[in-house]
Amino acid sequence: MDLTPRQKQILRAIVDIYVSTAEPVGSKAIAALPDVDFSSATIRNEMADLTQMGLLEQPHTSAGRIPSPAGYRLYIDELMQDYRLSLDETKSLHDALQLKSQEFDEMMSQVGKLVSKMTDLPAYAIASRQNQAVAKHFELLSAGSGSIILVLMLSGDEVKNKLIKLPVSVTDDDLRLLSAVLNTSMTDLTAGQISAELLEKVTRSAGAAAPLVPLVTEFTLECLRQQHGDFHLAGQMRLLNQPEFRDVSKAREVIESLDEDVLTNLPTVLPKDGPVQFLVGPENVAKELKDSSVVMMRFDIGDGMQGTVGVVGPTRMDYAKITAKLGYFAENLGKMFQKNAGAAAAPPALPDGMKSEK
Amino acid sequence: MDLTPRQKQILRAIVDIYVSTAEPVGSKAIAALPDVDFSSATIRNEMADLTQMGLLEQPHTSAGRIPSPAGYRLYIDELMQDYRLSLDETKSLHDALQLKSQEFDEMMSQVGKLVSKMTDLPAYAIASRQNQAVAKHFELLSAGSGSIILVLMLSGDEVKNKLIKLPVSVTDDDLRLLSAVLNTSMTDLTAGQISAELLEKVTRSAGAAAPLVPLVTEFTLECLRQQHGDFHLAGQMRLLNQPEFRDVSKAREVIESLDEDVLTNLPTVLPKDGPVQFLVGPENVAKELKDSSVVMMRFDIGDGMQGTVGVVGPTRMDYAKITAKLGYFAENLGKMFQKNAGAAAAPPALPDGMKSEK
DNA sequence: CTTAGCACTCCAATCTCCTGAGTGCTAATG
DNA sequence: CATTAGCACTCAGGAGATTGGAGTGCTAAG
Repeated sequence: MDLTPRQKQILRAIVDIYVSTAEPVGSKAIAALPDVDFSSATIRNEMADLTQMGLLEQPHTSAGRIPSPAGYRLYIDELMQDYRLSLDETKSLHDALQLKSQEFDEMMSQVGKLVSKMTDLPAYAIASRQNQAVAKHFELLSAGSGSIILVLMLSGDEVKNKLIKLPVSVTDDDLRLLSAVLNTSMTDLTAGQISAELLEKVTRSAGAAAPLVPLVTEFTLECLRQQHGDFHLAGQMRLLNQPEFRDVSKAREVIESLDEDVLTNLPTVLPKDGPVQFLVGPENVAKELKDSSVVMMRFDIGDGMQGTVGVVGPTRMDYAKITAKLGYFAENLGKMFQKNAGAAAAPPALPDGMKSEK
Repeated sequence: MDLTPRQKQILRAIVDIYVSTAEPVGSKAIAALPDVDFSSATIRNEMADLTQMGLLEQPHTSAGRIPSPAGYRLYIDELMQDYRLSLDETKSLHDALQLKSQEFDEMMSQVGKLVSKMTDLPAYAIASRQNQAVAKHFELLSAGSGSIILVLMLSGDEVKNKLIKLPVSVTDDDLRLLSAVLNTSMTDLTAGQISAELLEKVTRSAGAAAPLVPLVTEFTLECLRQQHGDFHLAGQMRLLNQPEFRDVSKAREVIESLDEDVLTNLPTVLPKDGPVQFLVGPENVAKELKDSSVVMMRFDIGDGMQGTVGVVGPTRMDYAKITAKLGYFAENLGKMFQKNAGAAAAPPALPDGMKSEK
């Protein structure tokens, strides 16, 4: 079912116009385009064919045509023309990209808000580890009054800490022993490699500090297993700007489905052949999103971390423009994170341990 | 302008009915109530008086009455009857209150979501320090490859950490010196008490580690100044369940105004005479909220921290029920936080080699 | 003071009508 | 034989017009 060049031209025109007007596109509107030199009647014939092929739909007999999901897909894969960001747009993207925070999660959250703002659609951002995390170093600090602080350094310059109230009283020597045991036995192992036997062995070697072991190891395992960083969702209500969601109940359905479960489980399904990827309408697994599209983008953060940013909107979205904008982010976000993370030489931008916890 | 008992009864009835139906209340509806034994004509007269006094409003001549903001205020202050939570409600509140996480911010976020879910309205949660924070202890750990980790223990059992890439190479001895200097000079001081002179003195005493000082102190000050924990907002879209926001543009206006700035600045205006407090319609400072009400509740977290949870909705909300539910949270959240914070002491780990549950 | 009764008001729901955009088909054209 | 002009037909959506009913305010009687 290959399309003739003219059919492609028409399909592309219909998507382009529909995306910007949100109104079904009629044959006349296309005939009026500058580079179209065939009549509206011809276009009507072609549109009938395209409808036949399932690439277009007709809301009702006397209305124009709108692209079907298959039409969008074809458009994205073959027809879409690169959108060149204007100078203004590039500038505003550039300016916005000056992330303020140096805290990692905070930065991801800002990225989500940013993308949402720049696309005027809901957006999400999430960081995930590319590799299994391992512990690099354990440190036990006494914090007075029967409690200690466990500082856990992970691969990829992550640092976690936890305040532990002591179940039994232990001496400084006990702590030193435990610390040594942990650092010899538990480092450089992934969560999967830490066996019950190993834990038992550690407990046996820990002497008087043995009661502490489960507290420490449980927290450690929790940290190692945590594959994803916090999930950040921003600008849900921007969906209301879209005419297809003028009906509140539809908007609610979609907005409510935008949670961590749905969105983190989406990406993995995809082939990986570019920084920007698309899920159009029914291609989405979640049925609440069957009339919506997701455009997502991955970028490299360094330190074995990978970021994912996505945008959710009606199937009728400006794929070309969004692709261009996400592409810009894809190129520059990595640098941004590196810069903030490695900037010890430049005073204001301090390096960063990951989370601070209480 | 004291009301007669009958007027009070009528006003209360109007609020109660309007809250549940969202329709203007007519004289007949009130006359039909079981404990009303005067006629609709009488009620009409009284309603005319109440309207005169500014406690009721009339959307148009031939419609029933709805409470004015002043009417709501009077209702809240004097007329509202305690709503007794049903057994089912209590149970579901109780069940929901089993916070999973032991991470502090995570818990606050859960509380926000919880309150939002239980009231079917947008909710926010935020923790703030009751007292100025001070540093209790500094610890510098070398993290290999030209970087160190600063572990900062604050008052109230807070612990923060930060990975610092070294701008110059320093020896272990240098670090020990710096650590000692910090622990003698910079502990037990609020952000305000840390003067430029003090910082200079510390730098001078730090020897070879001097270039590190600004990195450390800047982070420290940042931590000390931070008065509020993260701001958590949940369930914005629940606003769309309310009939007054069936019009998307109104909903957008309100939802968009629900940000940290607006909501953290709200509470401070209030008198403090109970755990649950109200801001009705125009009592809100922000003009976007002039047709909305905020109900908020503070609770004690311990460790010198205080939590605030609030709910945002149309002025027509079920103040009595929300008050009851927030009241329940107010009573029990404190305990909840204590329990989780001290969890290390209690359940999973028992002294004798008892294997902890997984 | 209370209430029955009545005239009056006005929203909102329903219906009808009409317009205009858009289609599909046919027949003419190069 | 692809293209196009022309035409009859369809249909969504907006503008009035109509109506029903809920609710009020006032008056006069109990």
